[in-house]
Amino acid sequence: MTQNNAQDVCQTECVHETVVNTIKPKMHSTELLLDLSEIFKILGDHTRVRILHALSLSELCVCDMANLLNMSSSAISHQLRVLRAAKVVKFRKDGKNVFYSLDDHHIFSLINEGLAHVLE
Amino acid sequence: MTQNNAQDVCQTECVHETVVNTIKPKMHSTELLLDLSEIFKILGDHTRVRILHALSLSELCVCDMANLLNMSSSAISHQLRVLRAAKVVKFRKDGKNVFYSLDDHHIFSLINEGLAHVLE
DNA sequence: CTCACGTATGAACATATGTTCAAATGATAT
DNA sequence: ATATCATTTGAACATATGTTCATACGTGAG
Repeated sequence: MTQNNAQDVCQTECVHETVVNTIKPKMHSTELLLDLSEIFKILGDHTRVRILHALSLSELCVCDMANLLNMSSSAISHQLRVLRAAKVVKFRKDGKNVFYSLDDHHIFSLINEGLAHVLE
Repeated sequence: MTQNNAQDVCQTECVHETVVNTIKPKMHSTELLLDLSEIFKILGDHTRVRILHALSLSELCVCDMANLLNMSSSAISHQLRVLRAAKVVKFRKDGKNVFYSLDDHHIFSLINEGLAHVLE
């Protein structure tokens, strides 16, 4: 077995056991961190961030967003599907229109926290 | 011109002009929101989130992280490159080892804000 | 019912992304 | 200098992702 795999890479040589052993029990589960990365992945798209930022200012229908972002309704709708699946936005139907709004105050906080970072 | 493009999708029909005109001047620039999405994109990866979470607990060398995450040093190093480019982590060299740590308190806040969301 | 329109969906496409393997650095010790 | 080890890098690969186009769905008006 000459090739490295995840198990035997410098496990006995360079690992600082004291630190690693202290941290290991403090770390959140892999599953939880996977969920965390999924949330960030949802926010990690130019179009979706713009949609969410717009929705943080007001409830909007698909057409309004298409107009605000200067994109096709189809492109907007595809992204709204992703945001719906992630329970980041909610919607109500009114005749032919579907009005979207933010469903989660945490997302609002994340967007604003991120904005503070970028604006600095 | 029969096909839709971004300009002429339901601009005169369904747009709620009052709302849209109120929001438009309040929206951050497309460029700023692009930067914002880039930050979230950095955090939107399973491996990188795990690295950052570990680093939020202690300074670590590549080998420690490979051990903690049960991955190859190469895979870790590739992701650290991304994190370095985004100025999310900083590093110091000590002999053969390279110790990484978080470089940005905003990232720490974002990770924890996100965790609060996921833990709820 | 039929039409128009707002919205949603599916397929296709190009592009981006993460991991692996192999090889190359850079530093320490002998 | 040579060997060894931690880290980095490059190429290749498979997979995921976002947009466009065409089409379908669902509602309200005539």
